[in-house]
Amino acid sequence: MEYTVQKLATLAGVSSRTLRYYDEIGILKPARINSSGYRIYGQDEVDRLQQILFYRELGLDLDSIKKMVTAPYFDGAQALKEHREKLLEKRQQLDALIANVEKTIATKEGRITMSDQEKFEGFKKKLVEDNEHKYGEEIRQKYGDDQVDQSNAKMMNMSQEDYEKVTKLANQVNETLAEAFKTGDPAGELAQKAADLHKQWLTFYWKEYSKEAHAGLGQMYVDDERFTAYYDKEQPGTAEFLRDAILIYTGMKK
Amino acid sequence: MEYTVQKLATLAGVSSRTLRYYDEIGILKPARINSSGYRIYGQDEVDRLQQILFYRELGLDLDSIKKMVTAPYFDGAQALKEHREKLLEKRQQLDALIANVEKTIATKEGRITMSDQEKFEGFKKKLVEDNEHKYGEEIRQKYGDDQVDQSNAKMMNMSQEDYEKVTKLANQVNETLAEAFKTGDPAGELAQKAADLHKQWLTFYWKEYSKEAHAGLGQMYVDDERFTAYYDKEQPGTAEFLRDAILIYTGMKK
DNA sequence: TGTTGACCTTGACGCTGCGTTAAGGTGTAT
DNA sequence: ATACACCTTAACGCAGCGTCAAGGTCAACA
Repeated sequence: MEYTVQKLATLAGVSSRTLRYYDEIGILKPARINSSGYRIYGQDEVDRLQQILFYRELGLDLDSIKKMVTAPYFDGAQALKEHREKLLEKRQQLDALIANVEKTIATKEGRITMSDQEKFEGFKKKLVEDNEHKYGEEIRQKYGDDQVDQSNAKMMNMSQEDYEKVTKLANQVNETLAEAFKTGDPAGELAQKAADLHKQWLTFYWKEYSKEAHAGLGQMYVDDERFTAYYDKEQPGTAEFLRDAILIYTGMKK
Repeated sequence: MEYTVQKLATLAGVSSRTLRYYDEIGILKPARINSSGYRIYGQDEVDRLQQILFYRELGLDLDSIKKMVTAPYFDGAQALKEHREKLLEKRQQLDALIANVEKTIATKEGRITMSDQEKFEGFKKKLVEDNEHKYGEEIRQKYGDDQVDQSNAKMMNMSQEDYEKVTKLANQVNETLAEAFKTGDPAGELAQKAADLHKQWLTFYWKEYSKEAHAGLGQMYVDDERFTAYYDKEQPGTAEFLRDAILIYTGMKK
């Protein structure tokens, strides 16, 4: 029995375009081409197509499928295991996503006090904090602590009350820092107050506080342009000023 | 504070291409364009970008995000709920996929007796059966039974032994049918044997057997070109012949 | 002042797996 | 002869950018 594209497509439950595409990418070529240029498929091609569709249903990409059905000694089981790993990872991400979406819905519906403005002010800070987490890798290596890991978990469990506290604290840091910057003296009263507020803010995210880590973070504000850009937003030089204030506050410099 | 693309990109942790794309699709336009054609972003754009990135992290597509951040009274919670539904559906599919992949890995590793050839002969039949399940909808409506649902579950639980039995049976159906077809007599001994084998084969998939459903399936073999193509593969007219044999076998016609 | 080198611009292709016209040839039944 | 169903290649479109390419701009350094 021989088939034209449409016949085979109908038999297998795919579109004729799909078969042409499979021909194009060389995953399933017709047995022969007749005098009018029509694709003619035979039994072998039917069988091969079943294999292809089977693997496709498992979510494998066509490139992998090609290897599986083409290379005679290809390790299919291995490929499937790798595929499974990818799927499992996907599911993890999906689960995390769903949890986040649900949290956001709850926030949108339940909490009355947070205006959009406030909320996104919070998120903006969260982004910077995320950067800190990302770059916290360095801190972790320097101080051998797991406080960076902890900060994530801690933030996730923050109550609405805590959230407001930390937001307020962050604002105070910024305000005090802006005032202090005008004095130009990182050892001055205002600057030291800013450093203290910064420490308080930090303790919301870090499980344990250490002077070394605090000072390290201050240095990072200067070294990493992401932080620099954030702190220098209003007044260029603020990041450096904050670092100096922290160095003095922690007693690492006087 | 003002930002060029790169600055904002670095601050937010995205690429400059992304910002240009967001400008292009109108989801985030720069505050102004300077005399050299450079994009200049201000504080408002930073804020807006944070919103966009937040929703993006939740897996929303940019079009939805655009609505959320553009339309002031857009029902964001509703959009998120719909999004959640989609995510949950995705997870279901993913779970099913993973189960299938694992089953296949187990088959590939554990079963020694099935050559690739045999295995995929099996899958080929499975595909046809799948079609039957799909089109079984009609049968269900006609005979008000839930046997179609059951067949799926039943097949999933088939043991390796059953699997071999049913494969063998399917071959016998085909062979006997091919022989019977040559006699040209659907009431003849061979044709009736084929119908009986077909019934036995069916009972592997259907929880309960009924003459009406059996005859209905026979008719479908003729009406639906997918089945027709499958049964007419070797000898055109076989589907019709099988239907007639079943009609006689079930006593619906004599 | 000329020249790097790091930025910026628009334009356009590539990726995945096809769906979907479009423009035109073929096969067959009436 | 005509209609109609089928076949062909070629090409764009989809989402969200990554990645050249070709060329203008800007600050710093010799």
